[in-house]
Amino acid sequence: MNIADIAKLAGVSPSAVSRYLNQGYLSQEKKEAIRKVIEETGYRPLAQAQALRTRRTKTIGVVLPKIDSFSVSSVMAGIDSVLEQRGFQILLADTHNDPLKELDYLDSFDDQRVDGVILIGTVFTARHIAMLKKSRVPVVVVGQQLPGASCVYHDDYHAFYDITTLLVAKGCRTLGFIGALPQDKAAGQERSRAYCDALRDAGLEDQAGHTAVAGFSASSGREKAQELLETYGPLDALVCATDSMAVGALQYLKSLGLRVPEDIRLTGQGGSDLCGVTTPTITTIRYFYEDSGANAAVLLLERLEHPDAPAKEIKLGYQIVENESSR
Amino acid sequence: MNIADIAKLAGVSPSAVSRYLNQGYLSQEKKEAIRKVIEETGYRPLAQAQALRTRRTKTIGVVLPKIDSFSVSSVMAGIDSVLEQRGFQILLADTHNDPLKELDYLDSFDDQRVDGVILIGTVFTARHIAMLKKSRVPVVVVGQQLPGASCVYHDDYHAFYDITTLLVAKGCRTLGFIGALPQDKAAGQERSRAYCDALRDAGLEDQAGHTAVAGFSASSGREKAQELLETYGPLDALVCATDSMAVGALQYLKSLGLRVPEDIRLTGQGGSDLCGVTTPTITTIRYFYEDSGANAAVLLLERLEHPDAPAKEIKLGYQIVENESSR
DNA sequence: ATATAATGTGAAATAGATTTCAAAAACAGG
DNA sequence: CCTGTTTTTGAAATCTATTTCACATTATAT
Repeated sequence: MNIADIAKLAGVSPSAVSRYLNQGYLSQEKKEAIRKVIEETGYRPLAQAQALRTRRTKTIGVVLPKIDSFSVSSVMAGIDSVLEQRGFQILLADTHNDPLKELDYLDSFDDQRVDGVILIGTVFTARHIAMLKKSRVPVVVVGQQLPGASCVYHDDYHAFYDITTLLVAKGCRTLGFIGALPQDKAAGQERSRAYCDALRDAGLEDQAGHTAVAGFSASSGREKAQELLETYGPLDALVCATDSMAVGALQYLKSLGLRVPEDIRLTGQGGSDLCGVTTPTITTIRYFYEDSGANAAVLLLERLEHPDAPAKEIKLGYQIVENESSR
Repeated sequence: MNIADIAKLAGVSPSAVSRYLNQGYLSQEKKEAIRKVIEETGYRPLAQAQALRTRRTKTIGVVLPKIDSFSVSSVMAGIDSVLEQRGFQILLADTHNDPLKELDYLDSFDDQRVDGVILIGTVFTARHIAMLKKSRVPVVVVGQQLPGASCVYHDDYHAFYDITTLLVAKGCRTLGFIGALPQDKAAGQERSRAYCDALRDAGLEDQAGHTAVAGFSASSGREKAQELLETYGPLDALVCATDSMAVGALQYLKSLGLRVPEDIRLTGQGGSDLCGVTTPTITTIRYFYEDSGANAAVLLLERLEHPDAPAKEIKLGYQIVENESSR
């Protein structure tokens, strides 16, 4: 069942059917005749043929590090809610945390497979920047600020500046920080820098060195908490770069018999369910992942409509959810 | 840059280039000439044109209820790991828990947009069955057994039979069950039926009525736990159909001042991180979501190769992770 | 050396839409 | 009724690959 068959059945030319499908010039009678035939046959134009001809696929590629993660899948949900409503499909590219595959996928999307790309980024190398520069397909980055590129990200710096300041205001004087890899600008550098700046501004610069770098798992949070306590002695507070790290740290602290928050305070980031079910519940910085995905999708669609508009950055806020671990 | 350009540059015909790309007959010299030109130009054939001609898209559609959920995103990760390795792409269709949209997506995938579909199903109506019957594209269902269809699912019945029996063996005599909607055959019917059967077989059939139906959230688990306790009085154990329900129930039990497991035992299902971070940790039935996704992908690829092979069902096992809440 | 089989090659048809272009039809104004 | 617009219409070109077919070249067997 193709457009020619429909045309024959409706007694018109294929062009007329095409115009019907794309709201072109057409008399009422023919419109009606075509409508009827399409309804009866359940005809739907073949997406590939349309894409071949028009060079538009109505499909967006999403490159992400790992779909089975709270933050990433939330961003995805936000992206989807916008795109679905605008009739776009999503082609998924999961790199399984391999930044090299990120490049591969970006490259493979750069032909006309998709109309645009959303990149949920982690690490940006020089090759990433080069790739984004030369890309003919518009790209929007989520989760990282990338000057010159369209991007949507959270205000990591102020989030961690605030939470550190909050702990100091509660009377914490000896602090520790469990951070992420510095290659990750948002989760690694910014959060760590904010922590140090906040301490400096509070006159506690001597604490700035009490930092460790963990992976994004609870177990590595646990290890690094141990490392910090064993290296620097008892601490008043532990700022963690993510909720899962904080959960791991909490388990370690409890295993030592330390009371949280009485003996040591603790904070995470993300706003995941985990923080609400531990004992004590963990104070966290809530990020609006779904919003960030939705914003990225809107930004990308805007770029598709106005390809020459300048790149736009959207910085999203955060919300400190004060739970028991910092009271 | 199309196949004709490449052909011209390499001094051959487009057919030769096509054969090069599809390992057809070709002399070594021409192969080499073409290889070189492709390398220099970075040419990659246009996917839409290939798909139009061959009627194969190398793309699989995945229809799912909600991407930002632990189980669903884990299944996705499993699907992806297999498909990626076999050079297939994933087109995502998130129904946001609307079974009607499920039908829409299945329908829209039934043209030649994708080579096959994986459906992470919840509720199956008569229209679903009809749709699957008439579908020209192979479909594999994940998470639900559907006689006659290819599917991959967990052994919900035995999982819940076992865990109920385990609680009885520990001495529990008055039990309660928080289940899911019966429209969901796997999570609703099977688990509930297994719970009742296990009680009957243990000679405790009078307990079988102590059940409530909750949504998949912690808050509804909390409500239903309250409902059960207020209706049936003190209980020895609470079997929950999912981890999140169990978390909600636990919060309620603790708010009453009940000790878990001393005063009342509690179990969940899923094997999510949540179970390991609560106090006490929650005994759960671990499912192998990633495996189920991977199995579904393999099954689907098999069907693509042997379209006439009979439908195949894969029933996956489970693992009871005994944590503190049932000791 | 000849018949036969195997291998290599390009021209042309094909997949299913959209879009351009020129012509036909309808309409208005004189 | 004729001329000039405006509105409709379909034939044909186009998008980019694959595949068939017929032919040309080798290689192998007799």
